[in-house]
Amino acid sequence: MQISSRFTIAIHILACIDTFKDDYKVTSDFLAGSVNVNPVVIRRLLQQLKAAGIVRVTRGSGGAEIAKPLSETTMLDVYKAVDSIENGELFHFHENPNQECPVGRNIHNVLDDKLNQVQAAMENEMRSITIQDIVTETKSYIQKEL
Amino acid sequence: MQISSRFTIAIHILACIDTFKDDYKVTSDFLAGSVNVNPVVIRRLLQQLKAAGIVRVTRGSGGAEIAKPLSETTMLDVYKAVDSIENGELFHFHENPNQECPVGRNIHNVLDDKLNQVQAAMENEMRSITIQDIVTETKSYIQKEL
DNA sequence: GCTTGTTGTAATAATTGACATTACATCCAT
DNA sequence: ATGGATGTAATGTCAATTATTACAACAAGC
Repeated sequence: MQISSRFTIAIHILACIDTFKDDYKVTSDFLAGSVNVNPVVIRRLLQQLKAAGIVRVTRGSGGAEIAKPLSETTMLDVYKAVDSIENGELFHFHENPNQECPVGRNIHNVLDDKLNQVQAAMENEMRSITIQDIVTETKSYIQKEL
Repeated sequence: MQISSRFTIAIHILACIDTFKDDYKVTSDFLAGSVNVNPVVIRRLLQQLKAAGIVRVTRGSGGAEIAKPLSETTMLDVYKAVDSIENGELFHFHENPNQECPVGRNIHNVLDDKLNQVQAAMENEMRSITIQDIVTETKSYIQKEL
């Protein structure tokens, strides 16, 4: 199955907060309008991003803001913050291989190494891309529209 | 969410077929016993592996065999063969960003590049590991048990 | 201090995909 | 032809995603 859209939504949210911070109060309703999902979905994501120290959210009066430079937040940080996969394991290993079978009782050990290796390659790539990269590029696309 | 266990099961199946080819008739029931799932699950996977030219399956009299050297089959080949993710897209992009919003109508373009880049890193790693690597290592684990 | 607008979060439901299982037609070798 | 397999449709269960309603907690302005 695919990696939850929480991930792309979270990045979308961060791009919005940064882009509109000077012109609007960026509330969960505002963000929900841009992403096109229910505001509650946004609030839950903001909570997760807050727990990771990526954003600040003000209760009562409302609004979200970036907590630290987006150049210091990588795709991997966001990916982990919003729990894009379960238990941090990208691959779902079948649960009960037969321990009576020589292959069944050894395949897990062998495969785990390889799967971790693949997962690491993916996470390293994510670590190399910052949210600032994405926001900067998005703003340049917006400029080109004018 | 995680990548379907079809992927690890398929690799387990291939390891079994190769390991037991000389001593048993490797049927879907036999494989189901080692993996510990329903034989129908195995048969479906075998169909997908067959369609990818990785195994041969004999109807009627029964049994599965490897169709080409496992050193020529990579983890990526198996991954694609059994449809581990949907539409070949690892990431699920939220469907309807608001086109009225400057960020909403541009985020897709920007992000797609980055997501493809991450997915490519992962697939390249998978391409570098053959099923033969895995089977060889498994057999050496089995040897050590004796 | 009360009102207003917002966040935080629980509860519930709809939808979807994964996986399990039954059933049976089709097929091959003996 | 028969016995043991495969091929595949149909059905059911379960878990995760996402949507949505509801409301308490809260901050700021009047």
